[in-house]
Amino acid sequence: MILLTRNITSYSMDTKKLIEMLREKGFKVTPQRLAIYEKILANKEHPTVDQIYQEVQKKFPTLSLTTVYHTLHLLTKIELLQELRCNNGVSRYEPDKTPHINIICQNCGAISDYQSKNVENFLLQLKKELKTKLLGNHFEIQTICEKCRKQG
Amino acid sequence: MILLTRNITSYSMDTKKLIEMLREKGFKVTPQRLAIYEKILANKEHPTVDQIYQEVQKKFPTLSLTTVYHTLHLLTKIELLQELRCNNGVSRYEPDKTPHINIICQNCGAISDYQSKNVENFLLQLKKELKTKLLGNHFEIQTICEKCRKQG
DNA sequence: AAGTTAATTAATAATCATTATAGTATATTT
DNA sequence: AAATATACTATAATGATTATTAATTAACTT
Repeated sequence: MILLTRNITSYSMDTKKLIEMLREKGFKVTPQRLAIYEKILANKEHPTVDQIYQEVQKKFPTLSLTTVYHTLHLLTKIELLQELRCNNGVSRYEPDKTPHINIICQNCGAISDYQSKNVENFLLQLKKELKTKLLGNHFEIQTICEKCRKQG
Repeated sequence: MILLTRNITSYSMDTKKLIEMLREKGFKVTPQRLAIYEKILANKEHPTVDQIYQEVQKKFPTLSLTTVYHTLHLLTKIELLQELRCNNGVSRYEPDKTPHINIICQNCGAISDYQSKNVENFLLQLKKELKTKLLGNHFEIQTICEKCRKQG
């Protein structure tokens, strides 16, 4: 597997950012890492680990699930991703975005985003109020989605 | 085990509420259920399932873990509790309370509560804005706590 | 107070997301 | 282009949670 690490001009802004951050911290830039990150950026549905695995496997048939887990932890560690723990102990991932709320169904695990000026202001205000540094640009709130509510 | 179900005057407000809700939905009022709920109300540390099991077992030595899981799911279903999925896929539980934020350390799983007038107003406002019915009176936000941050 | 129904217990096994291990491959440095 | 440190892969292990029994116990109804 050949990666032209010295010429990153063909990559997207986000991927370039990842490459720089990996280099900066002494981690290696591998095609698996880039592909996993790109897939999460492209997928707006807050994919699960397994979904990411399935999708990236199409491009790299030998990809192992362990690598996906390892990469997701690494990217979370360097704060490019946040892990969302939903129902059934299944993790989902999302990249940093504009301030929003993740409304998480406790039954099926579906996540819907909600944005508003109020949310944005509140998050900014909160970051000022709190001494503790927060991760990401979102907070989470629980619901039972319409679909699940109908089914009882 | 004798429970004077017709005289609930000696119970706390919260326990009375539980008893009423169980009756209303046709579930039986058992001392285990009351004890588990009371323990969660008394423990402000958002206990894990195993911690609840350990503590309530002191009062009911024959208590089984299965009962604890079953009861917690039941109380969550009737919306007296919310399940918090933290790190390592371990569930913690908390009762409905005044509006607050659970600031959850993604490393060690520790949860610290945060309350303010802003939080309260925002949550009220949010419930008006959203069509979806929310569970509980809190939302969750991620951090790495001071202790973990120091340890790297 | 007896009958009915549901809950609890116990012991075990199954599930399934996640983590650990160890050998092989590859990115990066020189 | 070789050296070396890290990453990747495959497999096995872990561990919280669920499921399955079946027997016992206890709550609730009339």
